[in-house]
Amino acid sequence: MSDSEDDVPLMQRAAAPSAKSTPKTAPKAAAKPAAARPQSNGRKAASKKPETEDEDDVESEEPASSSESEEESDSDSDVPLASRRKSKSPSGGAKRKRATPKRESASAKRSKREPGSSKTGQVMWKTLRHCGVLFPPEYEPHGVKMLYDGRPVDLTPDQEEVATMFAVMKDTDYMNKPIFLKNFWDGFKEILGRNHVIKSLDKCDFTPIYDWHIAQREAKKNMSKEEKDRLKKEREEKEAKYKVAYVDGRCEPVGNFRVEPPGLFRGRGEHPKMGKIKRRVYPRDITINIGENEAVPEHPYPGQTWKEIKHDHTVTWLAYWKDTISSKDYKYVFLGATSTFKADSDLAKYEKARKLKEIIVDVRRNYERDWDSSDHRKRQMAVALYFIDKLALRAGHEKDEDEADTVGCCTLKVENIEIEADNKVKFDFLGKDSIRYENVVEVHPKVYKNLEKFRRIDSTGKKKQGSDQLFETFDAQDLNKELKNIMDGLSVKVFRTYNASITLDRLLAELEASKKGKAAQTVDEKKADYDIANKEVAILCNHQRSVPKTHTNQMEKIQEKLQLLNTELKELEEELAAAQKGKSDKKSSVESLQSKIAKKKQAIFKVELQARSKEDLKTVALGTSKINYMDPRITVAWCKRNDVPIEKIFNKSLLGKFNWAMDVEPTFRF
DNA sequence: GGCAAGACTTGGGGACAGTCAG
DNA sequence: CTGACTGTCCCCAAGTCTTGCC
Repeated sequence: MSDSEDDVPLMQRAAAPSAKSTPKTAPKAAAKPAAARPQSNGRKAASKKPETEDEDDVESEEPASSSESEEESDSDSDVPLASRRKSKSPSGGAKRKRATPKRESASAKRSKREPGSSKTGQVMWKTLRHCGVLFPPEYEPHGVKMLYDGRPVDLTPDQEEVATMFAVMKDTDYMNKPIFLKNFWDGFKEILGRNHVIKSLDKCDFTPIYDWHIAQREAKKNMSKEEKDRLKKEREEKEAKYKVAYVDGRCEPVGNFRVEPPGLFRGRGEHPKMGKIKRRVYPRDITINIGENEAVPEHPYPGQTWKEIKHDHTVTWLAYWKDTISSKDYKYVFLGATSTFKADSDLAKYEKARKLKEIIVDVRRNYERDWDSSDHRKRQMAVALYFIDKLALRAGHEKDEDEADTVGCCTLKVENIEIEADNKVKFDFLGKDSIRYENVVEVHPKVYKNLEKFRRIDSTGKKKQGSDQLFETFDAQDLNKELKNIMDGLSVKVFRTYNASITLDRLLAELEASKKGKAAQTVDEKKADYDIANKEVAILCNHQRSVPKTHTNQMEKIQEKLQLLNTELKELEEELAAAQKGKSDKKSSVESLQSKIAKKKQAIFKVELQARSKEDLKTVALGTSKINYMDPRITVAWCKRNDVPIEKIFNKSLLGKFNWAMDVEPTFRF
């Protein structure tokens, strides 16, 4: 376990069994990948409204026109995307023709709802009945006073509530983020009102509230079992009716029926809005979707009415409200993962990926051909699609100034890739959730050539900066539009699904083949094989997790245990040797010693395996690909072929979610 | 025809509950 | 029996992608 590998990016560890952690997100302030921190790239700077002083509470103005134009500097063909923003005329012309309207086909087979395409305006349900949403309890003031300048301060319940939100975050990393502190202070200041004694955050001391919070938590922990059980039962009774909805008469689970409680916004990465106050959501904020003939759900706020009652049969949500942090975001209440809606669309997703498999050879041939195109845009798109296909990158849509600065394939910046020797290219950027993607890949020489150029100059021959777009001639939407021409319903993310699933399928098959004729494996060994394949997929998709806080500790413990076991083994062996020298009436003790030794060895083997896998997986998250990317039918079929109980691989909720896949034939291949 | 609203999937982390070893 | 560890579920943020509308 040398530490030397600690910097090896996840991607490159696929083959190296004992590789070590990789810095997962950009390390806090320190060593950010040079790539990651752009400054103004000019790209969209223009079109964002200047962060109004957080329009206090209620709407007041819709997001309305967030589209100021300006920019528009002249020359708009060949304009770098920055200015294309507005006028999208594809510079290179290249009239693409419209995707074939799939409307027809969709509504044609209406009777058996086409899975997952609620979007085409088709009917998703005939009757819909549910009890709405569950509101969090109202705030109960605790009366504990924070200090200002060393002196206790009286706060109104509203103020105290906000102070408490902040106080309880004391030992999080957010306390070290200036943006968080500033945003919080702006919100707190406003709630305090103009003439409050509290004038600055610096002199605030929230410790009394924090201590109170800790004490509360402690008290809760120390409640008697009976008390806990009683509370739990009460809670469950209150929640029961929200947990299900009736769709066309069928009882279906509701996913997130709870309204989000107020709190401080915790964005990921360097989110410009972190620390803002997420205000309480009331019935007047919430739109309910329900059948025409059903009772309107009740709520605990007598003076209020729901914002709106809708009967929209073309969507699957039960309720939604506008996010209080970002006015262009919505929060939805959907059915749970085991519902028919979700199962149908899950199946549709994988079937689409399998359709891609049918034509992938052509797709590849086409983009490979386009690497030589005289059309600059075409060439760029072909390279981008190559990355998406080969590396399973996300599309990468445009982002606003008021979101964390992360990228995907189409939004890669020049500084996110480096050209190395031997056709190698190094990627280094922050992707979704500000998770760092670091990978060195050998690419096709033609791609390499193209990249050298894309990094240096744009389509008009103008020199590029590090913060400029690598692909300045198109965006994710443009690319998706092209994909529609290739295959009905094809989009960038289908490639990710396809690649994950096909990889799992291939690896499992290879492992099976390699074990043919060898000694039979135990179920645990087979499961270990599965995990190896799973891990490979997770690495492909860059599904990382942070090293568990207790990891080092745990590893040390395991090592200690291992040492102990080894010592014991040695002792046993010595005893055995002694016994064997002794007289024959010690026969029984010899046998018992031998069996003890065998057991001990087994125990050691098991612990070693555990240690290895723990170390190996400390930065890899297997769950995400299992839940979202790998066709469950591959897994089910593999289990059937290999006599592995499916419960070994899928936990209870996965079993429920993938119920639709359980009947698959053992011979199923993706 | 293009943008943004709207709807749905994907994502990591943390709380909590269940389990296991000592 | 208890405290540490592990596996699950929930939370809600952050993506993707399509349609609806101007």
